Amino acid sequence: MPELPDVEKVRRELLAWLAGAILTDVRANDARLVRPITPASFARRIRGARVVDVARRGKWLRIELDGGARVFSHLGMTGDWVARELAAPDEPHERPRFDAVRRGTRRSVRYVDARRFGRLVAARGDIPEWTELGPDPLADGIDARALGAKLTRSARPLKIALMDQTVLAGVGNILATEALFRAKVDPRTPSRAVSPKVLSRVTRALEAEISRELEARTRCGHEEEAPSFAVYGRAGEPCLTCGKALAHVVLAGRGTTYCPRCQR
DNA sequence: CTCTATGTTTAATT
DNA sequence: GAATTAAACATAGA
Repeated sequence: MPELPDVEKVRRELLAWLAGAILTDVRANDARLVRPITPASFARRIRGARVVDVARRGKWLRIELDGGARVFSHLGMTGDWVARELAAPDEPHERPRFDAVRRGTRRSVRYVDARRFGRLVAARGDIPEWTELGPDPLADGIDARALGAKLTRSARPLKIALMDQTVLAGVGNILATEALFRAKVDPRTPSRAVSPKVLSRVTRALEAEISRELEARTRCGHEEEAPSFAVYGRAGEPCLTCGKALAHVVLAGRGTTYCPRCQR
């Protein structure tokens, strides 16, 4: 579920559900998710506070509370936030949840995560995972010159460099795969071999792909629309541009699909 | 049963 | 040391 467009959609939902609300109860019954502190300690730090804002940087969410506390949320591979009616007091709370009340309206906002690769962090300042992120392509735009400077420092494949969260925050396997197809650039190209011309194509492709995916998730409000991809998940199938079978390689442990004819 | 999966951190290797 | 890659994490679905 989570790359920049997915996380941005979750941010907007959380904002709508929680802005101005008071966290009347917090349950975080998942030691793995809140490690290294305990669920009880996590709940103690934020229970009773009022939600002021929900921010996003890359794939990280930051729920800001009055009094200075902050909750950071990373969705890992399968994490998501969902809204439910407030549970009955005796309902088992197998999943982390924030029970919130605002102007008499009660809501329970819950974190679900099948694989539990995600994390919840309660802190008072910003955490290193947040401050060490590179520029966010949606919030900050992509500065082609700054990006180029970072790319020249490494020989690793371009796709892997784009997924480095200190290079650009929020670009994951799908965005990188789709953007490189859109830019007609081989994902294996050594990062430092990228010319200014190619760099500008990649920059525009990333921006276009981010807005396309964000739009697909925002359209029709609540209606879940599975975004379709030109190459991701289509290995062996014909390229939509030239018809040649799409190739699949593994780069730094991540599956990578590309068109051997169009992307050079 | 085997393989793969939208991510990150840590260990191992070059 | 620095750069890069593999392994590990836990679960669902094809």
